[in-house]
Amino acid sequence: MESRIERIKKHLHSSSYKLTPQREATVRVLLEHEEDHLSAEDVYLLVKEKSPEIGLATVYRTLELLTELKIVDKINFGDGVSRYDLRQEGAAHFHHHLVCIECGAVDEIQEDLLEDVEAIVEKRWNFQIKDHRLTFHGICYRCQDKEE
Amino acid sequence: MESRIERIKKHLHSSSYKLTPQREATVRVLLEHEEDHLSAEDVYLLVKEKSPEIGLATVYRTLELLTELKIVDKINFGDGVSRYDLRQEGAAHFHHHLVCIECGAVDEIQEDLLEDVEAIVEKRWNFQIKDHRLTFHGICYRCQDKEE
DNA sequence: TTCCTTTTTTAAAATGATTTTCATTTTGAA
DNA sequence: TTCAAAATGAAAATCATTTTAAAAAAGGAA
Ligand SMILES: [Mn+2]
Ligand SMILES: [Mn+2]
Ligand SMILES: [Zn+2]
Ligand SMILES: [Zn+2]
Repeated sequence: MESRIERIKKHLHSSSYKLTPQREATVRVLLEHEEDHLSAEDVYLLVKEKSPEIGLATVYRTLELLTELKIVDKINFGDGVSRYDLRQEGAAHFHHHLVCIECGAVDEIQEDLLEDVEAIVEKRWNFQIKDHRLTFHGICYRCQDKEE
Repeated sequence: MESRIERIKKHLHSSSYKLTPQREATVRVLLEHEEDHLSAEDVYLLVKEKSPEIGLATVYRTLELLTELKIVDKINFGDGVSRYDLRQEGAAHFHHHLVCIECGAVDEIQEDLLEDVEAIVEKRWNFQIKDHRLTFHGICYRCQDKEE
């Protein structure tokens, strides 16, 4: 955890940004909720618990900065808010998501799975892929069990 | 074109909705811009050219209705507005997109390409896939030619 | 240290997309 | 033709996000 913060600090410095107390508090919240898909407001409320003086605009600015540095990925599941997801350290691409249309749960797929598809797209559409967003909408294992 | 409208009309009727003049005007604009990715405001301005009395709220309501009936797909490319994309008639899944990070162009991939990936996801994650969203971010063929 | 410039933060106001409200109009079945 | 339900338009409301402006913090140079 601490070493992860250290590396993020260096990452910021290498782009001449500072790891201010507010930024650190925000990053800690993200690290403590790796599995979640928090909105800016969600992050704000969590950061506020330990650093009550922080402002919402600062959280927005920090999330924007972390997105720019590819420390987090910004994603939109169609519910009107952007959500922020810590990127696995060293991951070349964003991971995938399973959104359940019954219960709203969001599960993650860390495996790449797209290597072949990307090879085809790069070749056939002559498109140089830098990143991707892949989300499946359907019924999660939990909701399937509930079905009659 | 006319037959496509007829089928959409039947589709609405089968869910006991009417194809009002405003809805028809909206659908026509979408049909005339199949390749584009129009925002609600874009649609509104285009509909207004032929039906100046229409209201923006009606366009929003119509797009929501068409989305619910899976006649259009709502998509978000991260620029703060939702965009609406006519679904290919009879298509089981939404098509894919190539977003150029240089010029902003959005190109389409109509081929499925995900059959194998979906088979793996259904089996390994026990997730019953109903639809998907796949977008690649990268450099389009036009911008590659322009490089250095 | 002290001074100075730059960066960052905060709270409040502004913005912009989307939704809701409500009075009015249109629709289609009886 | 009549009438209840559905749909519309204009305006207001809502909500996420961004901008503004003044104050605070950071950190390098003297
Ligand atoms: Mn995730
Ligand atoms: Mn498209
Ligand atoms: Zn579920
Ligand atoms: Zn391009």
